[in-house]
Amino acid sequence: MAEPDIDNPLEALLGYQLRRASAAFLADLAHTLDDLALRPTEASVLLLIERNPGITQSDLGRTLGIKRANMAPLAAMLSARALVDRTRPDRRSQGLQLTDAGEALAAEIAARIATHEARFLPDLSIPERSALVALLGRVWHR
Amino acid sequence: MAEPDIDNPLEALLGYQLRRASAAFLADLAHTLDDLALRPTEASVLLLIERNPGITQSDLGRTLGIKRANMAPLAAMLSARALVDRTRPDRRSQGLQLTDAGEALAAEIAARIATHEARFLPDLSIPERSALVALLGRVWHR
DNA sequence: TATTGTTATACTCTATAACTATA
DNA sequence: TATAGTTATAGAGTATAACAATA
Repeated sequence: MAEPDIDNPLEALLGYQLRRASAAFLADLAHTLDDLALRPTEASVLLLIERNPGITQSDLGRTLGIKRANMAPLAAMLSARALVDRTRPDRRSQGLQLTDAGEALAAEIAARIATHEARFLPDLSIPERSALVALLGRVWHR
Repeated sequence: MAEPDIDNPLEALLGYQLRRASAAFLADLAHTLDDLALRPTEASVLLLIERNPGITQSDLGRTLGIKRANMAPLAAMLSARALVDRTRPDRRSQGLQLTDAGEALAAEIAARIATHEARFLPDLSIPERSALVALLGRVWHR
């Protein structure tokens, strides 16, 4: 009763499939991080700082596709929650690194993301999965 | 100067690649539809109505993953712009179909989406592209 | 002059809850 | 009882513009 014979012409479009797949991933990730009081964007920022201690907010934003203006309140909140410390390599820049609490949280995030990813992977071999990831990367790097 | 040696551990994640690729597609599509005063969501609704005249708002929403509550103002606006007509198969349902102006706009949308998609496709053969679309469909259909 | 960080603001899309009218 | 449509509201993410401080 919920699904009559509906013809969806969007199903053949790459953009549509990307959007639906991305939305499904994001919703599942948000649920996965729910009890950590972290949103997907915040989690991604923590993982990037972990691998690049001292990174500035601007470089962080450029790497993840987040504008400076949106990065500012995000970094301020992670700092207020004592997950990141701020140093000043410059007198105009903010170098970010994880606190001990931030490190612990980043480890937990990484573990949860691993199972989250596995939950969504179709029956793909490792090389097939790598090929898919590389292919998607080529789609938007330009 | 904008890209030092930053290590991005997210690049190996399918969810991250999906999100970036999807965002790039969506932004390009929004720009493509800009002068038609249509947002991507509205354009997708028009294309679905075109292929399924008389479809109800609820079925539309179920097919595209848009909640009834968000579908209502969307349909009301398309109706106010005289792009869709509403009939009543039921006394509680709204059957939607395109007006002549809606049909003309749908044709223009379809043409623009075709070039928009082509702009983003990496060097893939037709079967490779189909395989990618099918694979993404399997990711979120569950 | 260009860049960093910041604030304010608006837009798009999504989510929930509550309500009515009808099946 | 369940479903269709509606309204109100909130949240997350993103966008632009403008500003002060610094390089």
